[in-house]
Amino acid sequence: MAKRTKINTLLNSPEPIDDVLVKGWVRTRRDSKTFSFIEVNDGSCLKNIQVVADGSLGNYEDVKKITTGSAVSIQGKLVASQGKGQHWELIATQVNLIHMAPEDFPLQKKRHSDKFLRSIAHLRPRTNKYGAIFRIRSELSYAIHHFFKQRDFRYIHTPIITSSDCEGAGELFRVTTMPLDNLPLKDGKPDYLNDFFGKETGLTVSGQLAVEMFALSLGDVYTFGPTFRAENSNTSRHVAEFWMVEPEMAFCDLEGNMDLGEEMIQDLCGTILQNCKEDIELFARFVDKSLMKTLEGIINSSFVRLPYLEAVDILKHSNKKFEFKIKKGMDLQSEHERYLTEEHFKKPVIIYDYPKDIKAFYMRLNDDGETVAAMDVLVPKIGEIIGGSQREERLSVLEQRIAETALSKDTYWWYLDSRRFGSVPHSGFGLGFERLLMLLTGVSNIRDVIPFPRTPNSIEF
RNA sequence: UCCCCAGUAGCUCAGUCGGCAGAGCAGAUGGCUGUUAACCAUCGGGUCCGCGGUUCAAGUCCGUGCUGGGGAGCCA
Repeated sequence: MAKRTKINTLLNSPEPIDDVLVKGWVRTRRDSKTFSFIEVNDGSCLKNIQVVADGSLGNYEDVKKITTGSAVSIQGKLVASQGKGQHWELIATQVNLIHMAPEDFPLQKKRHSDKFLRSIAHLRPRTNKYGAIFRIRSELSYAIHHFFKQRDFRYIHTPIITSSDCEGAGELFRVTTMPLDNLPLKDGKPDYLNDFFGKETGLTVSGQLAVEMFALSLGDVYTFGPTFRAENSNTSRHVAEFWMVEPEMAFCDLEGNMDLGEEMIQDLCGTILQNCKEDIELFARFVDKSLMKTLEGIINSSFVRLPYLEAVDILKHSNKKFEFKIKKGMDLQSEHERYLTEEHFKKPVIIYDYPKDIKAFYMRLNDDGETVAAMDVLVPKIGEIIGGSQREERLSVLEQRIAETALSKDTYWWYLDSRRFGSVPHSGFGLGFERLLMLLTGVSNIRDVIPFPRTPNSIEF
């Protein structure tokens, strides 16, 4: 018996093959009087293979009953198709039903709403669109590692469980082994001395502080893994569990940081456009008609780099009416970011040198004493896709900033240590993996680019 | 958490001024000589999101709850 061959291999075959074995799921069946066409998909590519099942097959009566969603194993000949829609087709010599899907199989051979598919997230990767999304997601993960490998970056596995909110980026999911229905208390508060780690702990909100320690030893490094934010965010751009790519570079200033962010987005867009051509075309046709133009624009022209103060100036002098009037010193609102990247420049924009009061303590204070060496990369439709900075490498300035923000110096003793021993300028950023996927596919809801999305009040799967 | 919108057959949706609950797809059955989300015919299929109210009469109007979505804030 022939070994199973995947459909993408067959469809790319340079010549007919006498005996092949295909296994997959039936997308649709079309009957004629004396034979049937069966469209089979095995997830290896977007396209199905067309199987011709002739009436002379011993079990043809059963073949005619095969439903959409059923699993089949088919042996046959790969031959040039007589029909117009495909180069190759499979003339079946044997059709075996592995498992019959009953009539209540929810996926039909037509388009479903994303809303409905979200309610059957366990089955949605069997559709064309979601199959494509998750093939691209896989390819993008690989491309990220490849990008860094080419540039001699080391991959660091930063911890998932962390002690306290020392990363300073949003609400923490608690990690504890203490019985919640009988919490050991001390002075009315949970007694974490009795907890597993003897300390208050949570899931990571960023690997940055940890990965900085490795930049200051291995040079250029990155971490790429799951990140958790217990924010009660209900938007199309937020989930409670997402993946983040965080490079960190020693001996690197803000400009080098911006260079890497820009180069990375351009490189990854180019790689996916090349390696996932067929899947991307599906999105360009059915999801976002302007996708190709957007992606080509990103790849072929450099990003705008704009100091925060100039951004404020542009917004002030625009004729656009904003809900929130722009003022120097305030953080840019969504509508401001969207105006800059979607209307004014119509391309990705990097805004840098933000007022220190609206940014984190670890960002390097500029010489003006007012701004910090922070940068955000904004892209059309999504907004912020990268947030990063040059880090404060001067111990005294860092201690001062920690004091100003009412954080505890003791918690950060090890972080501060890195500034005591061979401290050097260094920079890094966080890139939202799912947001990059949204940019690449034109998918407008982040819940649709992650296998099983976690959002407030929603964790069915 | 706040503002706005939606919820009708398994799915996508229509339902006019408050007056008998509809179509396409899917399913079942039959037909059709190569189809391309095949096509043609017939049949089965409803807690109109829940609760309360107005009315002779509510899918439709009002109140409320739930669920989902869009926007805001937070950010990746």
